[in-house]
Formats: sequence, C-alpha cells, structure tokens
Amino acid sequence: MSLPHAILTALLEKPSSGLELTRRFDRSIGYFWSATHQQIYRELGKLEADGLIRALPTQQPARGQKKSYEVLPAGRAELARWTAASQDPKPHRDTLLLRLRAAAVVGTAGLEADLRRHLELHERQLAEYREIEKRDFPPGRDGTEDRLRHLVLRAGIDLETFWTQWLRRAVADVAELPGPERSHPA
Amino acid sequence: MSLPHAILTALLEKPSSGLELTRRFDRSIGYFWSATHQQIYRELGKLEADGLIRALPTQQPARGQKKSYEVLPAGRAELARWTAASQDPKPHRDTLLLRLRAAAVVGTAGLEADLRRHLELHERQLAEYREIEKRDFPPGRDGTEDRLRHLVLRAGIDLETFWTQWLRRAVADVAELPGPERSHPA
DNA sequence: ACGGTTTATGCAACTAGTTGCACAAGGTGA
DNA sequence: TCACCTTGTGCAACTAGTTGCATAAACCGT
Repeated sequence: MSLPHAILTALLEKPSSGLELTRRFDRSIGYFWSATHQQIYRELGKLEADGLIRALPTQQPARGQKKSYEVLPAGRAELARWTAASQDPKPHRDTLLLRLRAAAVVGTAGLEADLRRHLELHERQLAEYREIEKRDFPPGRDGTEDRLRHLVLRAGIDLETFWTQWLRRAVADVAELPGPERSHPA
Repeated sequence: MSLPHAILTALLEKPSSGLELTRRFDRSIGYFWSATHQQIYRELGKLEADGLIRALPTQQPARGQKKSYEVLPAGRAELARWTAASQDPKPHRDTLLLRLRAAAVVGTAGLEADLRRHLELHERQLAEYREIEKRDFPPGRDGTEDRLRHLVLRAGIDLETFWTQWLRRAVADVAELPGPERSHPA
C-alpha cells in the first residue's frame, strides 16, 4: 500500500502530470519503488477522488492534454502520518536465489550465462548510482534533505555492490562445479 | 511465476504434505520466497492437475487427513527448464527507503523508532543465518549441493549484514538532524 | 492538407499474493 | 462423553501489480 505515498512524495518534490511522474519514477524513485504509467494514472485518479491531491487549473482537461497535479494539505498530512507509522518489513522474494537452490537439486546446466548477465546488469546499475552520487552529492553540501536523500542513494550503492560481489563469487563457484552439462537426474 | 518452482524444489528435497511444506517455507525457502499455507495448497492443486506432482497413495484422502505429494518426471523437467532459462530481475520495492525519501520532504518525526526496530529485526535475522551456517555448513564438507546451498545462505548473510550496517548509519544520521520534532511544514 | 510518429491519458482483463474464514478429524481434560 | 484445542486442508473475496490495447491531440515532413 505504498504507491500512493510514493506519488505524494514525488508530487511534493514537484507538481507534475502523469507522464512526468512516470519518467521520474523511471529515473529515481523507481529505483526502489517502480511503477508503470497505468498504475500511476489509476492512483492519481484515486488520490484526487480522496481529496489528497488536485489537478492544477487548466484550460481544457481533455484527452491528450497535459494535466498536472499538486498535493493538498490533507495529502501532506497523510504522507507524514504514513512516514512516521511503524511498518513491518515485507518478505523479500528473490528469483535468482530460488533458482540457485533449485539448481542444487536439478543441476546447474544453463545457469552460468544468466548469472553473468545479472552481474552485468548490477554492474551497470552500480555505475549509474555512482554517477548520480558524483553529480548530485558533491562533498560539502549537506542540508537535511540532502542528507536523507544521500542516505537512500547509499543504500542503493551498497546493495548493488553486494550483488556484484556475490554474483562474481556465484559465477566462479558454478563454473568450477563437476563436469560440463551436469544435470543430476533422479 | 516462481511459487510453483519453489514448491517443486522443496518437494524434490523431500516429499511432503501441505502443512509440512508451509513449515519448511517458514524456516528455509521462505527466507527468499515466502508463501502462506493458502497459496501452497492452491498451488499444490494446480501442480497436481498439471501432472507435475502426484499425491502419494494413502488410505482415505478426506479432509483433515494428511496428504503428501511427490514430484513426477514432468515436474523435474519443468523445474530444470525454468532454472536454466534466462530471466530478468524483478524491480525491488522497498518501503523503508521510500519512507526515508518521504521524510526528506515531510520531516523525520517518528521515524527513528521504527528504524531502530528494523535494525533489531535484521540483527536477529543475521544471527539466525549465522546459526544455520554453523550448524549446516561446518568447514570441510563441500559437495555440489552443499556448495550451492551455502552460496544462497551467504547471500542472506551478506544482505543482512548490509542492512544492519546501513540502518545503524541511518539511525545515527536521523538522530542528529536539526531539532527534535522537526516536521518541515509547507 | 494529409499521413506518420511522438506525447499523453486512460480502460479492461489478467496474474500473483493476502486476508479472513470454514470445515473436518483426532487428542485431552473435566 | 462432551466441550475444547490443535492439526490439517481448503474456499472466497480482496488488494496490488502487470499486460495489452484504445484514444486523442500535437508536431513534422512532404
């Protein structure tokens, strides 16, 4: 139940239209809370109906016309409430770890290539995060908002660092397992 | 679309009833692929209908009677196919990071306590993983299956290590932000 | 001025996961 | 012996997220 709050946060940072939000989700918030444009439009409709945001006045609010939203006081209050509330961590689900566990039973045939691919993806993501850090968080500036946003970015960097290291080890381990094409039949 | 494969893996490790599976999900596979008993029963039904598993012969298959399942060759084949297939990583969603980002806009009031709580939860999980490592992976034994399972466990350990470290920093950072009860109004 | 691409909004149907409850059998103590 | 608790199985309804497609305006070359 966090998508509405992600949208409220994004809109407080800057009032936007559905498509602008979609783009910003792809670039920054989406790194830890992804959403498609359909989800976003649907949620904008709900938030407006609930009186948490409103469409900025415009000439004709027709289809194909940009429609920007801003957060109302009730929306800010709801976001503050949600941020402060205690929440249990949702269980993670990780397909790759599951596949490795399955490979322990049915064999590792074909797995190594995909591990390498994942390694590359994570390396790319890590590089992107470091780029952002260099650009947006040069040493020195540390207002409150910057501090918190930097903290979030650092979580991303450290997570990707973990994955690249772990995947390198996984690739190496899987590569040196007995025999090519091993597949552990019944 | 991984729950059926998680179940196939678990059943290959050891044929089980629905409830036994539920318990094993809580203890081990569930660390990276959680599932409730309702999900498991539903999926067992589907897997049986699809001919990937079958119920072990028993006396009366009535309600309240244990019913164990084993994997059929078609099930093993499907699991092997899935394990080897290339898959894109699903986007993560992390509420805590989102809340921190929201806090940068609406203020950190009330957040610190929950960060501490999360820190404790991750410390506990980390301790549990280390316990399992000591128990199940003493130095020396390293068959193929052990190697892979140990690799998965190590991912869990490293992930929890990351979280505990990051959360410690987050708690410290949030604690020293300007003023108690800061809340950054419009 | 017309046909194609890009920008922008949105609906509908589907899949996956969660929550809440119902039902049956077997054991246990009063 | 009967009320209650535990174990085990399961349905139904709901919530969240995904996929595929429809629609419309604007911009752009010919």
